Amino acid sequence: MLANDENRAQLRVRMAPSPTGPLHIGTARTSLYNYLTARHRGGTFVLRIEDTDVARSTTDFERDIIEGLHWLGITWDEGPQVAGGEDIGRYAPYRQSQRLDRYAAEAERLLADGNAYRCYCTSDELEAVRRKQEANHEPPRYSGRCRNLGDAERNAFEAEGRQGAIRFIVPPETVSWDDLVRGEVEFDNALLGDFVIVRADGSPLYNFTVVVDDAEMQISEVIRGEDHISNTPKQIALYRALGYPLPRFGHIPLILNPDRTKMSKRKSQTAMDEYRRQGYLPEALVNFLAFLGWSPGTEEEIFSLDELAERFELGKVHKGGAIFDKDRLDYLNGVYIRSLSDEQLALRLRPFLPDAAADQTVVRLVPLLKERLVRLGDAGELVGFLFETDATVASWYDGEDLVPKKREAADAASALRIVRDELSPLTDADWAADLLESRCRGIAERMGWKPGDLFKPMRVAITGRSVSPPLFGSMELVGREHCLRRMDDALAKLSGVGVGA
RNA sequence: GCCCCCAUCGUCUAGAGGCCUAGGACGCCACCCUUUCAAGGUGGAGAUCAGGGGUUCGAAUCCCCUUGGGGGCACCA
Repeated sequence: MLANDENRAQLRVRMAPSPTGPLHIGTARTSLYNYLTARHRGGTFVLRIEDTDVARSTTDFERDIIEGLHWLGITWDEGPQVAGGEDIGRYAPYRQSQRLDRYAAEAERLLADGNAYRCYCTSDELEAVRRKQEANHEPPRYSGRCRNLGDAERNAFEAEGRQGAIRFIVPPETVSWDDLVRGEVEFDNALLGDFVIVRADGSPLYNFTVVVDDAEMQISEVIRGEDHISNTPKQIALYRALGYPLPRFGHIPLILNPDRTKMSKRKSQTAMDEYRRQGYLPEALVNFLAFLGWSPGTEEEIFSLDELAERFELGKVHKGGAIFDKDRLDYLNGVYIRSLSDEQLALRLRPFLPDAAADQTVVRLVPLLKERLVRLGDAGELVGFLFETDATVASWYDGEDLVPKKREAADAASALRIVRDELSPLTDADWAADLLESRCRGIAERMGWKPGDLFKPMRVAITGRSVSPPLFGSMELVGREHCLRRMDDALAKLSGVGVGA
């Protein structure tokens, strides 16, 4: 008794994703809130895989979910640590597909205690009743037709080959709970029909399995999405019938599409892995997700996972939903990218760059794009010119782009020629940003051009575009030989257009 | 249709009766810096706190109603 009370005093939270799809942004956020709550209060965080829907659950999805959570830096104290792997924790197994015997036993107990019964209605019959109820403006609920079946009728159905699902008898009473984020919530269970807890084929259903597992795993606070509010009264009734102590419930607001509907794959990018592949940093995602529905109450806004764990309080979570604002995520991602050291950034950039980028080059690249990277995945686009072959490069130029505003093509050509000729005697060793810049500024001055006007044709010649990383740093990385050749190509292009040279 | 929940700038939010002529951030617009683009700096537009009633000396903050929005109503989770 004492031991049990001590257990209950211990905070235990859990995340129970079902592997019927890749890790969803919303699942990640709910996981994060559970994780932060556990860490903040020194509790235990449990991961349980709800794979009772055999038809839709796969280990690939389980892997995506587990790896995605790990990638975010979220860890759990109990549960499978690896997809398909061993469980850690004293309430193992943590996959519902491996806990079927427990549900069967509890269902039997409910049946024996008269809290549940077998129902032989077909889905067509059920559907017909539901339609009628809707037409009569009544709440759609099971009629209770099979609740008081006599032995004869039951035998007749079974003889017919009908299997019979198990329905839980919902006591017609008002239930209420003190929600961790919303306060007092009330619901009249008389509005509910007896719901199915075990399918005719013997497989248990969600509302039943969560209760059995949360109770056995001693979960003290159930923190989940707002879309579960209407499941709570059903589950409370089940807790009572089963004689389990009630946990506390906390329903966090939903993450929304821009049109304020529940965030969906159809309208938003919901797969966590997509964000990883685009080059969002887990730190940025975590920071961003934490603030979707919560704030520390100050004006600080950059927080690491550990700092969040220090500050996070479920009681400060909002009740209203929050739109997933991509612009803000992008901003935060930039902040985190810029906060990385050059070495760290180079490391993270590696998988996003073409193979041609040797590790050496990546490190030298970083200073050029650090300030202009929104996502790591944008790096290739930004510095692609470094890895192009000169043959492709030639196709970049169209005479127009090479010419600065208010200048003639002939001017651009002669300017480029001067630059080319003055730079070509430099050795490879001299080919460094500082020297190149001072030389070119000197040329501009002698020509009476604004530096920017001279740099424009050079930029296009070297990088193939009028927007690029800093010119001289880029030239240094491209190297003397290729720079000279690209300027020659540009020159040819300019004359090819037939305007001077 | 039935039930439940929610409601501060376009967005994320601060705000727990007087500190609010409502603060910050993103986005947006200017200007500065500047070799382009970014980044950075400065400034600006942007919310009669959904509307209406109360309670109170005093309400964004408490209560009620209305409106609007969302979620749930499965032998899915």
